[in-house]
Amino acid sequence: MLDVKRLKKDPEIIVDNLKRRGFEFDLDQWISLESARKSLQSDTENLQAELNDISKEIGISKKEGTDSSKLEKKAGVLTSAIKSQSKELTSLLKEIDSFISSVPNLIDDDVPQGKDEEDNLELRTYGKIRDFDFTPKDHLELGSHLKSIDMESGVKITGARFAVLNGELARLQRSLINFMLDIHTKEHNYQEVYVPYLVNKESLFGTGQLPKFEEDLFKLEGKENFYLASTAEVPVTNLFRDEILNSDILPAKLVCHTPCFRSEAGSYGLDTKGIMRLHQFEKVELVQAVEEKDSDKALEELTRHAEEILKRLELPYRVVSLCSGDIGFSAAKTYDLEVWIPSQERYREISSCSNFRDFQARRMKARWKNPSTNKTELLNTLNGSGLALSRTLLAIMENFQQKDGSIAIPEVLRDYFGSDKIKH
RNA sequence: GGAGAGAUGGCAGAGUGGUCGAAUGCGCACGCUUGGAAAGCGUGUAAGGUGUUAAAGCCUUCGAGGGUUCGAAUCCCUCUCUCUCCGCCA
Repeated sequence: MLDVKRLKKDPEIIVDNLKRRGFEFDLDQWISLESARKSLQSDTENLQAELNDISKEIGISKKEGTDSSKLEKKAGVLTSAIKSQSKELTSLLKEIDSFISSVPNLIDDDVPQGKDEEDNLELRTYGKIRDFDFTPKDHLELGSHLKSIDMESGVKITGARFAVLNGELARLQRSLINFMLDIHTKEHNYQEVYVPYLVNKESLFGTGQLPKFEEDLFKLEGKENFYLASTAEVPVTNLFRDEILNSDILPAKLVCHTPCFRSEAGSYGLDTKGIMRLHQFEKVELVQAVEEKDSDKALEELTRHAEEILKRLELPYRVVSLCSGDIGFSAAKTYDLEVWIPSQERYREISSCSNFRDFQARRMKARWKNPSTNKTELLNTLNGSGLALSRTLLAIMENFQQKDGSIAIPEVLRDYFGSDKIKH
C-alpha cells in the first residue's frame, strides 16, 4: 500500500512514478475523496467528543443524585447525529481503502524504463553455454524416453497442466529440494519453516495478490473459501502480519519449500509443452524482513543466494532487472534469474527476487520496534525463489543430456541423488 | 461431530453499565544506590488516526462484526479462534 502521507506531500512525484509502470493515478479523485473524508471525519470526531463529555457529566450527576434528564435529552440528539454521520464516514473510508489498495508500489529510480519483457535490462551472465555435438532434445522428449515425465497421467488424474514424475526424476526433484534447503540454511543462514498451503484472504491481501489478482488463484469452495497459495511468499511473509518484531531478530531470514498453485489464467497457448508452466509446481522460497536502511543490501544478498544454487548446479544463467512495465504489482525492484534452455535457445525465468520495501508491510501491519527511537517502524520485506523446482529439473535435463539420451547429474547433487547419471 | 470453559497491554492477570486505555505483578528502559554487580528504591513503558516546529489536546481500539443505552471491556445476537472432556482419525 502506498504511503498516504507521502501522497499528500509530493503527489506529482508519485503520479509520475506510477506512470512509469503505465498506471494512471487519478489524483483529482483522490483529492476529492480525501478532502471529503477529512471534513466528515473531524466533524464526526468533534460530535463524539461532545457526547463523551456529556455522558461523563450524566454519570457524575447520577452518582450525586441530581436530575440529568436535560443532559440525557441533549445526548440523545447527538447520538443520532453521530450514527448517521459515521455510517456515511464508514462507506467513504471503505471507498478510499479500495481505491488506495488497488494502486501498485512505487518503483525504484534505477528500475529501467520499458514496456514489457523485451525491455528488461541484462545485468550479468554466468556460465558457459554448452556447445552440443548433436541436436539437443527438449525435456519432454528426454522425459518420455526415460518414462519419467508423464503428462497423460497428469491429465487423467486432474487435467491439463498437471504432470506426474516417475522414478529417478521424482527422486532428482527431491534431491534438489534437500540440496537447496541445505545451502540456504547451513551456508546462507536462513531458518527453515513449514507453513500451511491454504491461505485466507487477509494473507493474500497482505502480500498484494488480492484484491486485484484473484483470477490467478485457485479458490476452495465451501464454508471457508480458502485459497491455494500461489507461492510460499504468501504464508511465509504473513508470519509477520500484525506483529511488532524485536530488533534483535532482524534481519529475519526464512526459507521454505512448498508446492505452488497457479491458475495461469491468460497464459493459454504459452509453454503448453511439458513442465515449463504447470498449475502445480514445487519451489524453495527465500523471504527476508529487514530494517528500511538494509533493504537495498538485502536484495543484492538474496539474489546472490539464489544465484549460488545455479552456480553450484553448473547451469548457465543471466540476471536481468525487470523494467518498469514488467515489474509486479507489489515490487519496488525485481531481479529475475534466467536459466539457459538449450531446446529454446534462450534464457527462461527460474527465479524472481524482489524488494517490496514497506508496501507489503503497510498492508499487513508488519512492524519492528526501533530501540534507538523507541518508535515502531514498518519492516521492509523481500523474497526470491531459490529456486523453482520444475524449471530447475527441466534445465538440468536439457543442459546435462548426453547423446544417448541419458542425463548426467551435476557434481554437487550426486551425493544427494545417489548416482552420477540417469540412464536412458 | 457432542458437552463445557474462555479470548483484556510484550507476558501473566484483575476489572460485570459511568471521570476505565484499563488495577497489580513480571518483563523492559532510565535514574538513585554500589568499587562493580545483584537486591532495594524512584520514574517511565500499547497501537492507530488527527493535530503541532515540537507538544498538549481530541477520536478509535479490551478476539471480529452487529445491537441495546445518554454512556459498553462489562448486557444481548452472530461469527472466528483457544482450552478441557467424550467420539472419530493420519
